[in-house]
Amino acid sequence: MTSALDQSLPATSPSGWQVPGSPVLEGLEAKWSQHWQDSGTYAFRRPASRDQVFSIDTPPPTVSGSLHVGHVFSYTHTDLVARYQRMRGKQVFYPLGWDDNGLPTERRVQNHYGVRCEPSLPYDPGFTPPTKPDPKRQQPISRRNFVELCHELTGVDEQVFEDLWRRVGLSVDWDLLYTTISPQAQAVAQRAFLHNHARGEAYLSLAPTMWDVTFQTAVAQAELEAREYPGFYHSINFHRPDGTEVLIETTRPELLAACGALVAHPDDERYQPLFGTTVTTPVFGVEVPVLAHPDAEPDKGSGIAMCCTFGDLTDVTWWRELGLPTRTIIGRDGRVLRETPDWIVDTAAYEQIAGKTTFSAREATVEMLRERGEMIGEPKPTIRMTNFYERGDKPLEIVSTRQWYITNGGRDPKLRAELLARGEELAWTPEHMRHRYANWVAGLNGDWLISRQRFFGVPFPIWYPLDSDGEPDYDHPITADEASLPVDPASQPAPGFDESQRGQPGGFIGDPDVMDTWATSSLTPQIACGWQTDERLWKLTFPMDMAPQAHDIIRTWLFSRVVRSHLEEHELPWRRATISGFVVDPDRKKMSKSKGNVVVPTEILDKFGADAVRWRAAMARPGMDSPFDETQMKVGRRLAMKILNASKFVLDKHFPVDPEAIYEPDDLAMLAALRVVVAQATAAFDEFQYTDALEVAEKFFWTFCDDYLELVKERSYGPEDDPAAASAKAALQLALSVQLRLFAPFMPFVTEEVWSWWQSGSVHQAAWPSTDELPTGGDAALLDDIAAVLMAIRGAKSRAQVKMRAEVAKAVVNGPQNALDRLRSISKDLRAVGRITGELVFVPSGADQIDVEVTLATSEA
RNA sequence: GGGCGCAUAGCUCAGUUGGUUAGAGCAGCUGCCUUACAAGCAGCAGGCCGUUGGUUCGAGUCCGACUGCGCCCACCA
Repeated sequence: MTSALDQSLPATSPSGWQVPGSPVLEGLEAKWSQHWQDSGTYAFRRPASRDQVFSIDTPPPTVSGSLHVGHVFSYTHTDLVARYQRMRGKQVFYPLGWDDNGLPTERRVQNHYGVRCEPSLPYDPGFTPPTKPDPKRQQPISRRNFVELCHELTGVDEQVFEDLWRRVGLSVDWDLLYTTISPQAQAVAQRAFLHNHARGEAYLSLAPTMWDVTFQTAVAQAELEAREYPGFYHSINFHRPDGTEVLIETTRPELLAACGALVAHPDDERYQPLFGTTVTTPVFGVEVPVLAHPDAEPDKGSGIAMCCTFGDLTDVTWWRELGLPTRTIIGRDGRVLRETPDWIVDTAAYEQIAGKTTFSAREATVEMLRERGEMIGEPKPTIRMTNFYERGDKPLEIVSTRQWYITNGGRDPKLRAELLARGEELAWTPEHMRHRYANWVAGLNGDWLISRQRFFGVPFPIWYPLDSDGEPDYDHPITADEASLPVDPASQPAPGFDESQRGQPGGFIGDPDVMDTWATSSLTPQIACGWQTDERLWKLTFPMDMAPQAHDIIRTWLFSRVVRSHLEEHELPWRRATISGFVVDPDRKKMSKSKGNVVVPTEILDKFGADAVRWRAAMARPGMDSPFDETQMKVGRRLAMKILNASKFVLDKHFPVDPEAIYEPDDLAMLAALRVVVAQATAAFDEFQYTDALEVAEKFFWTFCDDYLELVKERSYGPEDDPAAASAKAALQLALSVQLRLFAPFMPFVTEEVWSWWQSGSVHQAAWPSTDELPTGGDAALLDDIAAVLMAIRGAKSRAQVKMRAEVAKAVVNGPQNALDRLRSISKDLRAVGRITGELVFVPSGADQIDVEVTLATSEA
């Protein structure tokens, strides 16, 4: 391992301080992240009471995805607060989890290994994945083999993620690491589900659900994404008994065979005569009623629509409210059912579409319509918005399936009102993000569908008894004993049954589904805080203090945790939600893999270093999107370098001096200004406004370097027994100590490095600076006076294009009397910094600003 | 269509409860090797504060309208 210390010979000062000859940033990350790990710097140590804890519900990253620079920013935002709270003396409960269960992992495994899960296959203990994965011809493997691959790949992915977070310098306690597929997390998810079930909040329902035909699973409202999708309007004729035609328009003619009615608006005079009569569908010859419903829009298409089970959510409404028959023709694989349904009259026509994909079925249906002259004109192209599963690439179908739901207020006004009230009760940073929550909750249109017809996830702790015919009794599910969790109903028999009774009449079957990953991650506070397993920890950490996340998951993760906690604990899971913005590309578009505008974090970390990247992250205020710009990273790196070099100056060749030695007016003035900075930074952090804390510290630091440090440089070089030199040294050391601690949350590596030169212990366990540490009695205004004088002298030299060391023959300082009095008291330092060899006079003027007439010693320019 | 946010220097952003001449960093320009730092330092220049009405002695700031941009939601006949 290389480190800054190894790269140059340390100079040992009279104090024993170890200041390197030429400090560098390279190597600090590896050195200190290892050191922190070895020393348990960020370990949570249980204190006596809740008020000594600051607990954070860190988002568990989806390990099957990739981390981009936006993640680095938002996780840094959390770490800034964590580090601040730790320095304020809190025991920071800062766990991190990996969200490794669920469909995203399965999808990654499928693509990575070129396999797919085929539950009917037997386990192959000697299975090895294909050497050359062919994503188009995925090899079918057993469920157990598939799950093994999921574990294998997430293990690899998680190591990559951990390495990145260590490199960024997150001060998480890695001993608290959890994963959402772990037995512990599964037990929590199953236990919480059983509680919901016992209270009637979790229920099984056979209903139309949004269905992804690629992944062959139901998906929840929160996972939907509306996208533009090209389609065609088709005008087709239905027929009244007397042969007259009724024209409808549809973008989904392939669903003609699933048509159960025509629907028009009750006030639509064109169709009022038809209400209560029947018409016959073209091609399939099915007699369907013409009905009225207020959701029909007279100006859409021909004003009368065919209602199919199911083309869209409006169809579901009509089907439910008009009591229409369920005429399903699309199967779970997205293909038209092979068996001809009993309502079809022209069975030969149905055979033309049976087994086809929706796309092929559409072509076949249109062809038949054409042949029979029932298509009017050509299909007209249109772009419509269609619901997709956010990770899928085919439009969702609506299929009637039996699924588990958890109540979330989507169908219960009372619960909805309670959950809206929770949103009001929660503190939000930034404040306006509470609207997004309220907006989402108010717009829910159904309960939370948590079951997925997938394999890598938490199984439902549920079995169903089989009757004497071997049919499952879904109305009387058998629940697992809480003491037995986690359970797998696929391999463990139901309580009171023997494994031999599985699938037998009078026996049982296990629930085949798994919970969606959000159903588990909605319980991260419960998983992390030891819910019902570690009561002491639970009391110390829950409700948590802070829930950080980016604004895109307010509707999912944030809301779902509120639901679970509200149902289980009747309180919020945390006191405050903090929301980070996105890193967007320079055109302010969201970064996404498909757009190819994603910035890989390791590249910028390599290029600028973690402290610089963190600095840039800290400059993005809560909730604010910020465009990615490499030039900004350079500024952070410059600050890190400056901290290194300024610290070297303060500590090099100097000996430690007690703060009692500080008496010079400019030393006291600088510290008085720093007092204000400390107060401001503290107030800002208390409000979670880390950017403001950084800005005041940074602004002061540059003034400290450019003005104060230059001003006292010469004096500080004085001999050990010179009180004036001692005053400067003590002030420099005190100011450095305070500033290193102000910067520690932002730049953990460089501040720790410098701290190690002259202090014992970690700066990250040091106390956050207090105004009490800084002497009173200084006049901060003097610092501004000094800046004005320096600016005038430097300006004169710059205009004359001479070096800054050029001597000044005469300087006349004009200004208000009180400022002149202050400046007179530090004449010696002023002469030194300005190289004033001749006269330095102070002349009171009426102006309230300081002005200096400068006469340079030589005038060769 | 509903909600939220944003609009200030070429770029990224500050601008407290309304109060002198609107600030910073980056980029640009002019200089300077200065014993912590040339990956540095000093200086200079750069603005109809989106448009438009109002409130006020006074508006970047408060109110209304408009325009543009972004995000979330809704939108499948």
